[in-house]
Amino acid sequence: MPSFLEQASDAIRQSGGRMTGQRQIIVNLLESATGQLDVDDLHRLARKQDQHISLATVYRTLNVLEDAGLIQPRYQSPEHEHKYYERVGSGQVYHFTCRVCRKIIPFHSELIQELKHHLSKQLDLEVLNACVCLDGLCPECQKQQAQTDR
Amino acid sequence: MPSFLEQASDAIRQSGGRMTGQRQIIVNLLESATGQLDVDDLHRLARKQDQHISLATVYRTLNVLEDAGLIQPRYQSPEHEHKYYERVGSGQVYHFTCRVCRKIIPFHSELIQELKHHLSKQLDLEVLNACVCLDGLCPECQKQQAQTDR
DNA sequence: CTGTTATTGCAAATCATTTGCAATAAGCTT
DNA sequence: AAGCTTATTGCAAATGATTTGCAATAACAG
Repeated sequence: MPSFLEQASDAIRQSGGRMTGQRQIIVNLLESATGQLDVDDLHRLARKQDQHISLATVYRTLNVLEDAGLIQPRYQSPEHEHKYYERVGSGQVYHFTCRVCRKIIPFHSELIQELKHHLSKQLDLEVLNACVCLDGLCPECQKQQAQTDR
Repeated sequence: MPSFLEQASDAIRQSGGRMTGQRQIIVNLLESATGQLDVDDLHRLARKQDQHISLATVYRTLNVLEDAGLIQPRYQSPEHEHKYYERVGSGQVYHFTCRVCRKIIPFHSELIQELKHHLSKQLDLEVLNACVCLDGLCPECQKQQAQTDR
């Protein structure tokens, strides 16, 4: 399978764009990202490889990749304070955020597929995307909460 | 049961605040809202009752109500371009947005409850809130799309 | 009715994101 | 490898949404 960098290069060239050094840096950061990177994270990390890369370029690159369908913005909390970017198609993974410690716990469930099918049948909708964000208390913070209540 | 206005008055007084004329207008708009009202909708509608109510006051009132746990911000699309406000606890209704005509179709499903239970059991998470936003094509726009493809 | 102080409207400030422009560099053509 | 075209860059300024400082106003406790 092609690397994410190759995928991105192809997609960008396809639409008459160019793969630049700055874009490579950002694409590679997105590929190797284990966690969630927001715009400022990406800018900060990219600067370590290219002192002079500008925030505007990070924004523009993210928009190019999003238009190409390679990445998607996601939001952490249900109030969606914080937007970060991740590769699409990296498996349908959804996220649970702990209200207290802000930890993000990924999960996936066939129930979401099922929900899509239900809606297709019942309401005749063609569901192209599902955004499911849960929040609440992680196991650790539940324990801590129980202590405080005493 | 107390009206939403009474609920709001009590909650605001509880924290040493005051129920003003402007706040009453906004609270009533939120109570009677059938659809989704965003900040500008609320400002526009509120002006019909009070010519001089300012946008800043609408923002401040929404923040007060949100802090009191009476309303919650919601987002229409998975990209969450548009934020609107609705009362909490007004039944768990989720929304599907058509990518083409932007129409919003509300739905609800037991599958989401089921998902919460699954996660409680499997990952020991206490799920306090679920944000589920779907998007895709509504029946009408599916037909239109089919025509264009020919 | 009076006094205290939370709230208001306004304008200016802030924050995230986008954009205009001149300089640079990607990558096709030779 | 060199030249040419034009997409991309960095910067600074613009934009759009939301917040805030301040003096004037109005809630509501006494």
